[in-house]
Amino acid sequence: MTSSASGRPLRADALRNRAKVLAAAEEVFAVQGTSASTEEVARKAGVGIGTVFRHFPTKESLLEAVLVALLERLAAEAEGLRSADDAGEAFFGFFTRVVAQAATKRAVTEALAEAGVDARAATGRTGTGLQAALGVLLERAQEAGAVRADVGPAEVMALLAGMSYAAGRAGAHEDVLTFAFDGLRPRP
Amino acid sequence: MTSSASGRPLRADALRNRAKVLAAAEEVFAVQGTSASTEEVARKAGVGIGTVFRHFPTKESLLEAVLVALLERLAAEAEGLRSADDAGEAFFGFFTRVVAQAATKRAVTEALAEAGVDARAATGRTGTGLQAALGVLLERAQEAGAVRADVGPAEVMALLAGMSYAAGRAGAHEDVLTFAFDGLRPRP
Amino acid sequence: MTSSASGRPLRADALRNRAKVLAAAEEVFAVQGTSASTEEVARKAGVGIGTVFRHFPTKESLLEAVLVALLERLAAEAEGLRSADDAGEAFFGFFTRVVAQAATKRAVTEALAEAGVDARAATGRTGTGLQAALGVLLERAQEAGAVRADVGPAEVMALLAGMSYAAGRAGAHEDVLTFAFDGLRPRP
Amino acid sequence: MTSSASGRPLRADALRNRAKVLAAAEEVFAVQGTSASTEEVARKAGVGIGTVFRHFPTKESLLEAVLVALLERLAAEAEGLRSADDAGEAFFGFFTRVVAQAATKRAVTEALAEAGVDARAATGRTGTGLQAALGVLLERAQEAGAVRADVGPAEVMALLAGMSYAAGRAGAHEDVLTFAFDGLRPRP
DNA sequence: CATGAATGAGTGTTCATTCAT
DNA sequence: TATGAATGAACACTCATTCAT
Repeated sequence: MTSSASGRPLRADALRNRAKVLAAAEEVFAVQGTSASTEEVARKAGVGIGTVFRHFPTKESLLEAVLVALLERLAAEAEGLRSADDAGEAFFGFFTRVVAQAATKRAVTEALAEAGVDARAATGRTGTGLQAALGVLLERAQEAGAVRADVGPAEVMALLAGMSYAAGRAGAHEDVLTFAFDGLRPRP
Repeated sequence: MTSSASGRPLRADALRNRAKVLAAAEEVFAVQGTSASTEEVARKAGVGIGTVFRHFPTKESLLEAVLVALLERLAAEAEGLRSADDAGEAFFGFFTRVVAQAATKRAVTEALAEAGVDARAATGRTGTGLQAALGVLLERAQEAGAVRADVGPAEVMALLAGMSYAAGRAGAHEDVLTFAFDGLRPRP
Repeated sequence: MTSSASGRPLRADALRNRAKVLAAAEEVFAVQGTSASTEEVARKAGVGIGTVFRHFPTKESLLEAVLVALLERLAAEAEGLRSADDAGEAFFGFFTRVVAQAATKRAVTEALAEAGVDARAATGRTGTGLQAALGVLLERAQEAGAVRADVGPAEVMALLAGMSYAAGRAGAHEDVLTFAFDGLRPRP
Repeated sequence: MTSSASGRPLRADALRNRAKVLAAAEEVFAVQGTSASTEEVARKAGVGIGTVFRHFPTKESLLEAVLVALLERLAAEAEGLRSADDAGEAFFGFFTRVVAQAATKRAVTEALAEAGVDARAATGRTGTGLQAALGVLLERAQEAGAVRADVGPAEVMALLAGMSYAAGRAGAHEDVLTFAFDGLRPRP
């Protein structure tokens, strides 16, 4: 992520530009959807259109980089909860915060969906990072008796993606999450 | 749906063409997403591009017609289950079939999401048709003790949309539905 | 004008339709310019689009028919002044009224321009009707000493078209006509 | 005119292309009328269609640029005559040359008509440039006794537009101008 | 390396014209 | 004969991508 395709490390200013473009893309795509133009991203980033294409040779690669960055941030957050005191609270709290984010950032939902696909495909792609971290939270919550034992990480990812999608559209997320969480808890 | 905007009924051949276009649009948008071109729809329908625009004056109106048609079909199916013997089976079975459909037809998910929004907005739009029919199934399932009492139609719609989305992407639908359904069942 | 291209006289209702279309076209083109659609004309006339094309096989032919009708009306008015008492007043008054009409009806200007071209081309087309009638008014005004002798009908037509155009755009017609008329009067 | 909308000066090659497009547009619109297609302009200019739209974001803006360029050229010519020896000759000669140009370039007439409208609207738009320059020629011609005193610049503009229109259609310009000019001269 | 001008295939949409009903 | 549905070429305009500066 910090070096060009040629393998050579990027110069400091090039790296800075890459970051600026990525940040701009994240915001532009969040607000206008993924159909926003690359030109718009360049404008927001304060660089020329050519610079955008130098760092991300196609629009698709730019899109993917945005999703990857999002997933990495989520994975980092999940990893930070790895040794939280209350394992149930850690799991459900993380789940809730992700869904809340998705309610405003459409890209989050797309990232989750793609992460699920990637993880399934066992390609070792970035999505796996989140799924692995989430898997740890899940396992600890199961050991603590907060989550039923017959749930796997893939199912949690799918549920996360689905709830995030629903949150972005219908807006009924809070209430719905209640039921979804009850479905994950051990039957009394 | 069977008459032009002017109120006059369409000629038999015009009606046939309208249906052909709608069917083609449904398929094209399902496969290629809503960014598929109107030309593609015309080609698939075997009509000229002008014919598509005669029946649906903008691409947006064509898109909406597709969604409306989908929702109407779902609503009709739900209504047909209104007096099924096993109310729980009727409710959960319908839910399952919708999600299964969504796994292959991306448009179904979009229709559900939009239906949720419409219903929320309390407009007399089409989405309400499905939500109302679904509401009946829900109520009967609740009376039969198959679904917990504190769930409303809006929450069910949101859950339906979310699970449909997840089904289309992650593919883990069957297992995930198990948990979601458990969340809807009365706590023992 | 009262028979179809095949030479056979039109049925009464067909004739009525032709007139309706012509009237509608005149109004539509006056308001929206000649780029108005044929469909619009049909709508205004209360007939199907096919009927418009049956009577006027191309849009151009419809346009020309409108111009011809306008010119015929002007020619008729000019002919009515053929034996007016004050020949100068007849000539200048007619000129003034045409320009006033043109200020609101753009088609009048176009008709005059085309009439001028036609007359020049000596094709014996309709434009000549107006030019001939105007020629009579001119001659009588010259005999009465109200217009200088070295002016011909073609020049008057050109001046009429030019002033009509100016009237439609700049709006300064009244004042400008004063000078144009002075230019036509005999030098004292 | 020599810088983009963003205020930054254009690169040399961009400037060259802009000029090529403008020149091509001028010719294409002169020959085929303003309904000529933008593609045609691009083809004539030897650039891609995208280049045309980069410099002139809508067809209307291209059209306006053509008219503005024409008016500026005319205004410059008029200003060059500001201190000519024979003020009457300067005024009438300029008038004559404009009309002669209009006989072949339809766009000239449209430019004049629009200039008249602009000037009337008292906006600081380009049309005023020509009217002002023409006003100087007019005043000097009036002081020299070559033009009657009760004529204003607006009337001259209207007459200029009208005569230009007539010249483009009927072709009788020379003779007609004689009478129009006599109308502007002081009554003996 | 950064820039932004140039490119041109592709899009939604219109409209004169044809022809089956 | 009248109708209006069907047609498809044409249009203005967009945008991802390339490349000379």
